[in-house]
Amino acid sequence: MDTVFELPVIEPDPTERADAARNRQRILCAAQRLFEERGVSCVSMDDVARAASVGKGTLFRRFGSRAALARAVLSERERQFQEAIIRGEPPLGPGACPQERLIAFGRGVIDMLDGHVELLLAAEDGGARFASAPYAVYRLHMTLLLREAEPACDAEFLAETLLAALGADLFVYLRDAREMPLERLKTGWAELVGRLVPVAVAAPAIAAL
Amino acid sequence: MDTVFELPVIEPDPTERADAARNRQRILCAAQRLFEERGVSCVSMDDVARAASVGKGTLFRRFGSRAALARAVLSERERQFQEAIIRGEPPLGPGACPQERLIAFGRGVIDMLDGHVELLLAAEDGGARFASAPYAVYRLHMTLLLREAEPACDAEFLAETLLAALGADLFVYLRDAREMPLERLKTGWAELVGRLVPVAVAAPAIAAL
DNA sequence: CACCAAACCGGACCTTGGTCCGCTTGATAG
DNA sequence: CTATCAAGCGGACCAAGGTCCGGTTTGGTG
Repeated sequence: MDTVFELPVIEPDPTERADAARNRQRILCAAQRLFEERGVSCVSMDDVARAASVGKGTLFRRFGSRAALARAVLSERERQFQEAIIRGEPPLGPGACPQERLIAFGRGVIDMLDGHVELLLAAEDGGARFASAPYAVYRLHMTLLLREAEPACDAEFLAETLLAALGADLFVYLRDAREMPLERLKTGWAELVGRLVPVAVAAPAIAAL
Repeated sequence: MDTVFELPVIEPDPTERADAARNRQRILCAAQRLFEERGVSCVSMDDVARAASVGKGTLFRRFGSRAALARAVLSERERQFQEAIIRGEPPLGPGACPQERLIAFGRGVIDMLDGHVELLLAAEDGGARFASAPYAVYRLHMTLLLREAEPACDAEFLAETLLAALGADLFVYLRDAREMPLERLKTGWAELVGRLVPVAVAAPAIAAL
C-alpha cells in the first residue's frame, strides 16, 4: 500500500515576467543577507524591501507573508533534506527499517533546527506551520513509516503528534530555556520512537521511492 | 517519590488599590463578554479597553499582553482542572495507575480545548505557552507520572513532547483542517500513552479504534 | 513600430499589539 | 482635614505586518 508521490517542488512559474523574476531574486538575496547579518527577528519586512530596492507591495505580492518569505529562504535546504529522505542513503533514506528511518528523520530535523531555528521559527509563525509544503511531506513520510511498522495503529494521528515534538517553538524552548543539550533531545527522540514502534525483526519490506 | 508541591495560585495582590481592582474586574468582564459575543479573534485590545471604559495603558498595565489577558479569562476553569488533577477523583486525580491518569489527563485537556480553543490559542500565542503557569503545572504533573510509571525513561523530555501533542494550534488543525473527530483524538492519545508506558497490573491492552 | 491588456510596481495607508509619560487619585501619615 | 507621593490612569505614539490602487512596464500582436 505504498503510495507513489511527487514531492511538491517549487517550480519557478515560467510565465513570470522578467522584472518580476529579477525582483524575486533581489528580495531573496537581500533577505538572506539581512537575516544572517542581524538575526531573523531583527529584520522587518520594510528592511527587506528597502535593502532589495523594492516597494513593500512588491515584496508582499511575491511572498505573501513574512512566514512565506522565511520558507522561501529555507527552501533550498529543505529541498536537500527531502531529497535525502526520499532518495538518499539509509538510515535516512530508503533501505533501513522504519524505526531506524524514523529515528534518523528526527535527528535530521533536530540538526536542521539547531542550525536555523530563527528562520524556522519565523517560517512556522502563526498557523503557517501546518499549511506549509514541507510539513505535508514530513507528515506523509512519517505516516507511511508508521503504517509500515505498525499497521494496526492510527498512523495519521501519531504522525501529527510526533511532528509536534519537532516543532521549532518547542525546540527553542527546550534548548534555550530548559537548556537541554542537543544529544539529549536526539536520544529522547530515539527513546520516544523506540517505545512507539517495535524493531523490525527481519526483512525491510519495500523501498519507498 | 511523590513530591509535595504547591500549585502556583494566582493570589490577587492585597495591596492593590481600589480603583485598580475595580478596573481589573471591569476589564475581565468586558473581555469575557466580547470574546463570547464576537469570537476571540475578532476582538482587539482597543475593543476591550473601550468596552471596559478604560485606557489602553491601563489594560496593558494590568495584564501585560493579549495572551496574558486570555489566560486571565481562562484562569477559573484552569484552576478547576488543576484542582481535579491534584485532589480530584480518579482516574484524573490520585488513586489510579499512572497510565490511566495520563490518559485521563489528555482527555481532560482535549475536552478543554474543544470548549475553548480560541481562547487557548490566544493564550498560547507567541512563546507565551511555555512560560505560562498552567504549562508548568501540567509539565510537572506529567513528569511525575511518567517517572513513576517508567523510572528508566527521560521523563522530563517525554513530558514536554507529549504536551506538545496537546497544543491548541495542533488541536485546531487536527479538528478543523484534518476534520478528525474528538473521539479519534482521544483514542489516539490513549494509544500514544499506552504504547509509551506499560499498564500497571492486570491489563486491558489498548483498544485501537 | 505602434498599440494594448495583463501583470507588475511602489508607497501611502490601515490595523493592531504594545510602550511612554505627564497628569490624577487613593491611601496613609501627621 | 490636609499634605504627600507612590500607584494608577489614559491616550498619544510607535513599529511592523499586511492591503490597496493609480500609475508603469512588459511582452505579445497586427
